[in-house]
Amino acid sequence: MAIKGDLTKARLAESMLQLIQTSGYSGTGLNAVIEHASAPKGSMYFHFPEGKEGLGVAAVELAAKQFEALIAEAAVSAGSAAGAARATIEALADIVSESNFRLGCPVSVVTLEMGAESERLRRACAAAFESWIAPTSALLEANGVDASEARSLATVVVSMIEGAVIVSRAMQSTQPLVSAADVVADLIDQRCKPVGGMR
Amino acid sequence: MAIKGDLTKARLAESMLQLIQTSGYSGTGLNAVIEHASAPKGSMYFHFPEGKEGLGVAAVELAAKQFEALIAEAAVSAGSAAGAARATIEALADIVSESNFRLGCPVSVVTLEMGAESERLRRACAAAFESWIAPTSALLEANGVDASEARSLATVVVSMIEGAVIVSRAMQSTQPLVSAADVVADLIDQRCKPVGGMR
DNA sequence: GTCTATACGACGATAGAC
DNA sequence: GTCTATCGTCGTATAGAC
Repeated sequence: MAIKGDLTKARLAESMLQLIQTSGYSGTGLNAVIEHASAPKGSMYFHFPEGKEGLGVAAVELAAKQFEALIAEAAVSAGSAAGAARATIEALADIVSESNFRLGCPVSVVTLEMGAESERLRRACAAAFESWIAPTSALLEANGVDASEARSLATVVVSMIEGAVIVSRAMQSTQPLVSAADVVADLIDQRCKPVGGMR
Repeated sequence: MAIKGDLTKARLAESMLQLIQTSGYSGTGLNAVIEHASAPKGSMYFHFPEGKEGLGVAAVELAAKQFEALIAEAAVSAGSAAGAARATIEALADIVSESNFRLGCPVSVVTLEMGAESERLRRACAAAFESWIAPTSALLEANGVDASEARSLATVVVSMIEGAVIVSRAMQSTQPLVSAADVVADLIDQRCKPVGGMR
């Protein structure tokens, strides 16, 4: 019967993730999480004996995996590094606007709220950003960008996406994300040497 | 005796601003604010009868003014639009690293935490971003960038700075901010036509 | 305008039956 | 593993003296 327990655990992490996106970490109460996940409080403390912090780490790790998958998908289906970046940002813009600008990046908000108070959560956020920067950097390298420049450019791309999501939310407009997509695509095209037929 | 009262009010907003930067909006309790400001709770509700939300709006407006001043200062002292952007980001990198990566942007975190729950706070954040985008755009226009391109580029620059602050905090490194400064300077130089001797 | 005392709810966490 | 009842604390907000 480990299966049922694991499902409950996954549902709790998923609920925490969703609630963090709209209300932040401190603003998300465990009562709201267990209600959203339809799980009793006892189960929560069974699966996450370290309490809210453990649940927060699980939510950040889940968010990391989900966005990593979005990046990997775009990298495969797009014809170029610039196209992959554009596709990723456009997918994000759709998510944000379809939520009526109520969803933001859970990793950003946890970094800002808890980075100074919980070393565990800060590390989880750093790992999440790293898990997006690394594949982006690898994709750039595969397109002929030098290793150190690829790393730096990948960091910039991830930073820009995070920032554009926030400004888009505040303004309730996808314009900041659309502009970011244009600039990122330009930036990548400029630095990619034509390699292996990709451009 | 309006003077003394105004000072108390300003001190409360300043305390709220500082605490939001390290602990977020929901994570900042009013008890902590009044203690930090050395003001009694009664004074807080006298100066901010709308409670925490009003205090939050005041903190966001204060942050907007402060960073606006930093931008204006850089615009005057730097020799070019690109130089002004670089100076601004470097000043920001100093602030973040000198705080041991404990400070973040109060506007970003309020947007992410409260954007979906309080229309007043969301508007205050949108106005804050606008107050940074507008002068940046104006500076770009003064350097020969078309109006609509200037607006879009200014939005990208502000987004990138916001994102780079977050990633820098998570990673406890100024590298994301330094890379952002380089890219922003490049971006602006590329789009500025030499006008009025500025380059 | 300033300050203290307090109301009342929500929070995270735990105990213990099942 | 699941669930309920409950603890103590802290949150925001208010009342009323000064």
